[in-house]
Order: sequence, then structure tokens, then C-alpha cells
Amino acid sequence: MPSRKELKNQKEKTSQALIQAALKLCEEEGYASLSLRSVARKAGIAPTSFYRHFREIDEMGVEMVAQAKEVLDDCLERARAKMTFPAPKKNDAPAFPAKSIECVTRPFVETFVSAIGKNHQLLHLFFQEKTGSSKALRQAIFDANDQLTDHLAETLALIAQTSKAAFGDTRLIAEAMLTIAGCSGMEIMVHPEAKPGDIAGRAIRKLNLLFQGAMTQEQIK
Amino acid sequence: MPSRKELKNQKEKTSQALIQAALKLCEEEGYASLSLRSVARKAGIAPTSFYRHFREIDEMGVEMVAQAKEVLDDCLERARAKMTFPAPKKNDAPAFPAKSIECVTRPFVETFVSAIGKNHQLLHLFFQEKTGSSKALRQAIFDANDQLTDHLAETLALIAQTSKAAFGDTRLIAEAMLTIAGCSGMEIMVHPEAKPGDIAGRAIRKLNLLFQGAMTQEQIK
DNA sequence: TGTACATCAGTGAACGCGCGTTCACTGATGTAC
DNA sequence: TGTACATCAGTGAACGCGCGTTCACTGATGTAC
Repeated sequence: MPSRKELKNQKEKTSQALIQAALKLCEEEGYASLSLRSVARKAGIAPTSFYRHFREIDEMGVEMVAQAKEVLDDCLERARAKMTFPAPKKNDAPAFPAKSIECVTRPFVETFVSAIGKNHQLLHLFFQEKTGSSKALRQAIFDANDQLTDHLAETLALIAQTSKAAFGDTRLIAEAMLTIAGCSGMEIMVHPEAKPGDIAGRAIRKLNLLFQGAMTQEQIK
Repeated sequence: MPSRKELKNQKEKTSQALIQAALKLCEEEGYASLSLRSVARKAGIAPTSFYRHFREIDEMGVEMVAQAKEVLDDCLERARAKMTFPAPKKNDAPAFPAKSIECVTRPFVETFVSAIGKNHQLLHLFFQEKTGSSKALRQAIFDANDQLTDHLAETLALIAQTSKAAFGDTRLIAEAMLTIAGCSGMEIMVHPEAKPGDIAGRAIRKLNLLFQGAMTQEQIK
């Protein structure tokens, strides 16, 4: 058995331990208050060992963002599997496909909220540091967010195509969806006393209005 | 001349100098990285003098949030003066009052963007620390945001009433407007290389969809 | 009017602490010959 | 098979620095009598 590979594995494990420690500290004190020493302490290694894994805190931060991006990509993929746009019933007004719209917005928001439950810390970091004080993180998150928006816009275009509906500018709508879901998610994360279901419900209603507006404008064009 | 009053004035001036110094430092390093000593240094007073004005950094932070709230209240008031909802022309489809909607959304976003230009630092603090690591600040911002949302919802209700239009749940719409404007504003603030007009334009389009959806749903009810 | 005392914004020395970073080191593993 | 050398994750001592906070102090102003 090649023990050299085991060594690599061991190193990877320690790197992950550092990231997990950093996430816990972030939750308590925020990313900006992280210190190399506190992260190393929490991970159970000597302060100087930190340098064997990352050149500086932000290098670890960028890796954390990459992991958050993976979680969100996965989340969008699971949402895609659940989102549908059934043809509106005949006795519905043509401008009122409210039930069909909710078959897009509700799975989206619910998948998102469920991802928050499982990855609270990573997602808080992602949305908080989008406009935080570390330029490196802002850039990494901006790029990731751009790709996620593309991913979602593509999903919307696909749904529109298969259901022969017209959503309008899917990129614009995807942006707004991520904004509203992100802000509602942050609200849930920082207000543990609030009912997540209520906040999610309001988010769904906001997205419903957005889709309703987009479809109405498309229809009239 | 009562010099005792002058002394009060002088103290107030120093407090403001501390806040201005703190805002400059926030811009460079972020609120979480503020230190009592760095703020005092930038304001030109001894570190120990800080305690004559605030018991701790967060007490100053809460005062900064109060000032941001005033700026935003003022911003909403100026927006209210500019927002109108002219009756749609007769040859427009009833479900397509797009031009009238833009008479609400455009002045709102433009007033907001102009407020950012004048109070970059205060507004960045307000939106960034809404989900930041200081509980005191989060609470202060949450309360302020709640009042601002009420303020905006009331304005919308007033516009709807005077123009005999139906916007639906004005509180929900006000929430979404502040979310989208806030996020777009943050994007403008942290990406000085991006064109503010483009971001503002996209924000207006998002809000247009929102209003279009809200009015369509109201109309069909 | 003069004198003693109270108020209060601002000061400077001093403290102990956690920080990032450097350095030379250890000890386990793999490789060359 | 044995021996010398290379690699590399992790270590512990040491450094200089900025931090929050305490303390007793200053000096200008207002107040009591």
C-alpha cells in the first residue's frame, strides 16, 4: 500500500479540519475576525502548521467559497429536478397561470431553504462576504454567483421550452430569484427565532409576482 | 454666552469626528476590523478619550446605523415626491400599464442610487451589517429596516389610492423593493468598475416585473 | 468680590494578551545505488 | 539487503506589534456661599 498516498490523504484531512474549524469560528465571530491562530487552535494543530496548508487566511476563504459554490450548484440541480410548469387549466385566465408558476417557485425556494439547513455556515459565508471586506473573497463569490445565475437561467429556459411557456429574460429573472432567495435565506440564518416557513412563504410570493409579471409582459408583446 | 453649551457642542463635534473616522476605516477594512484605537487615532484623539463618547465600539456602531436610517428615511421621502402612477393610456392593454409602473420604479431606484453616491459609507454599513457578526447592529438594522419597509408600503398605498390603481400587498412589495434596491446598491458600491447605470437599469426592470405581476394578480382577483 | 469645590473632555503611562510570521528542528516515509 | 539522502506534515520558541482597559492626572468652566 503506497503510504505516500496516505500522507496526501492525511494532509487533505487536516485541511478539511481547518476549514471546518474556520466555519465554526465564522459562525460565532464572522469571517473578518478569523485569525490563523484561532483556526489552528480549533483544528487542534500548531499555529505554524497552518502554513503547510494555506499561504494566508484568504486562501482558505477562497477554498471555502468553492465548497459553497458546489453546495449551491448541487442545490440548483436538485431544484431543477423538482421544478415543473404544468399547462394552466383551461378555465384559468390566460394571464393567470398562478398555480403553474408556484410549481416553479415553491420547489426552488424549498430546495434552497433545505440546503441552508444542511450547510448553514458555508452559505452564510457565501452571501455575507459577497460584499465583505476581503477583495479576494468578493471576487471568488462574484464569479461563482455569475455561474450560478447562468445555471439557473438555463434551467428556466429549459422549463419554458418543454412547457411551451414564455418567461421573458431568464437571466434577469434568475438574478432576481437568487437575490430574493439569498436575502430570505440570510434572514432565516440570522434570525433563529423567526419561523423559517413564514420567511420562505413570503419569498415564494415575491417570486410568484416576478414570474407573473414576466409572463404577462411576454404575453402582451 | 453660556460656555457650558459650547462644551456640549464641542463634545458632539468630537463624537461626529469619531463616527466619520470609523466610516472611513469601515470602507477600507470593514466594520468587524474596527478597533477603538484605530478609530481614535484617525479622529486625532487619545485612545482613552474614546470612552468619553461611547462605552464600546458597538455603541458607536448603533449610532452610525441610526444615521443611516435617517438618510434612508430622507431618501424614501424624496422618492415619494417623485413617484407617480399616471392613468394608463386607453390604447394600452389593461394588463399592460408598463409606462405607469416605470413612473414608480424609476424614481425609486434613481433616488436610491443618488443617495448611495452621497452616503456610500453609511449605506454600505447598513446593508452589510444587516447579517453581520454584531448582534447589537443586526438588531438595530432589523428594526430600522422594518420601519423603512412600513414607510415605503405606506407610500405605495398612497400612490395606489390617489391613482385608483391596485398594487396588492404593498408591504410584501415594499419588502421586495428594498431587497432588490439594497442588493443592487451593494453591487454598485463594491464594484466601482461596473457601470452604476447598468445595474440600476436591471434593478428597475426587476421591479417592473414585480409590479406588473402584482397588478395582474389584483386585476384578475 | 473672592474662595473653595464640582464637573467633565481629554491625556499618557502602564498592564497583560493574542496576533502573524520566522526559524531551526523532528520523525516518518520514499528513493537511489 | 543496507546505507545515504530527499521529501514533507507538523512542532515549539521567539520576535515585535497593536489591541482593550485601568488609573491617576490636567485644566478649563460653572456653582455655592
